[in-house]
Amino acid sequence: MSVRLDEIDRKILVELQQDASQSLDEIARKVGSSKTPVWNRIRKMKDAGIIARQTVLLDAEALGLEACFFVLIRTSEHEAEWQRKFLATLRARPEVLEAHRLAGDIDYILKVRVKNARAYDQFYQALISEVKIYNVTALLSMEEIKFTTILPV
Amino acid sequence: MSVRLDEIDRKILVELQQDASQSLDEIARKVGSSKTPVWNRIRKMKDAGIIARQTVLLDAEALGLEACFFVLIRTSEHEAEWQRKFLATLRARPEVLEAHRLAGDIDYILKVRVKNARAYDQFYQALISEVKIYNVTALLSMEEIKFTTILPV
DNA sequence: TATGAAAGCTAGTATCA
DNA sequence: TGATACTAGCTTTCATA
Repeated sequence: MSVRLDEIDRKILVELQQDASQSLDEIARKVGSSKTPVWNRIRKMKDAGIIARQTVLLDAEALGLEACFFVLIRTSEHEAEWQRKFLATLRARPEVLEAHRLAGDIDYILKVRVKNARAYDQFYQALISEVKIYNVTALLSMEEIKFTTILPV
Repeated sequence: MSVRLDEIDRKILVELQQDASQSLDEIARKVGSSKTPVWNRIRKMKDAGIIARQTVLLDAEALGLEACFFVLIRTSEHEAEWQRKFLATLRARPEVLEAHRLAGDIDYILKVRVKNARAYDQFYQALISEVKIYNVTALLSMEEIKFTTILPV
């Protein structure tokens, strides 16, 4: 599954990450190649799963999703059944944009985007009513200093 | 700047977020409209800044970026000049995917993606050598349970 | 507003060097 | 392999209802 990428592959990925609406000819010109090889490289990287999805990024503020919380979770439960239910809950909730299982004394971190603090509280109440959680700390974002989906390739 | 979205606009945003490579005809069919009105709605939402960017999402693991850290930062410095330098550093560092200024006793949270723990340490050393930081806690992700850029519209 | 037609581009493929 | 040429289908625009 691990495809070795050369300089041109990397340049293509940079361009696509920055603006996926560019035409093949445009990308080819920028990376110093021509259409067909660029097209073949992109296809190869899609097949290899390196390019996962093509999407649009929306402005959360413009959509009225003005509150962003990072939620630190400690749990006393570590059985498989509890975990299955917890994960299913997170995956089902559209306001949960990210969830990670952590090493260390904090077990999980979530990134949650909602309209306002009240909407967060509703999410929180729903979560703790569905699964038993030992300790929750919510960190409220005052300002998004940086957000990028561009990975350094 | 706030554009009111109707049901069709929302459906279009759902489709575009799920797969931006779909043709206009396909989206039009799914949302129960036709090509030109869908195109006009998309253009309006781009102009309004609701649709911010069109991009591809890459698979970090496939690219060898196997370590993800959430970094909790406390600082004793709160002057404008310190903050300016801190933000400039974060923005310049491609391994910093997200940075938020927080309310509460933790001042900042970062999401950092790197190849491995050593690469994180290099980032950490570079960061603390550039700006004075009072306290840093790094949370290591063991498993990405959920990651989505799809906002609930 | 939506529709349909029309113009100009682009993706994807085939062929050649 | 990479460049060139082709075409089907797409985006974008515009006239019309």
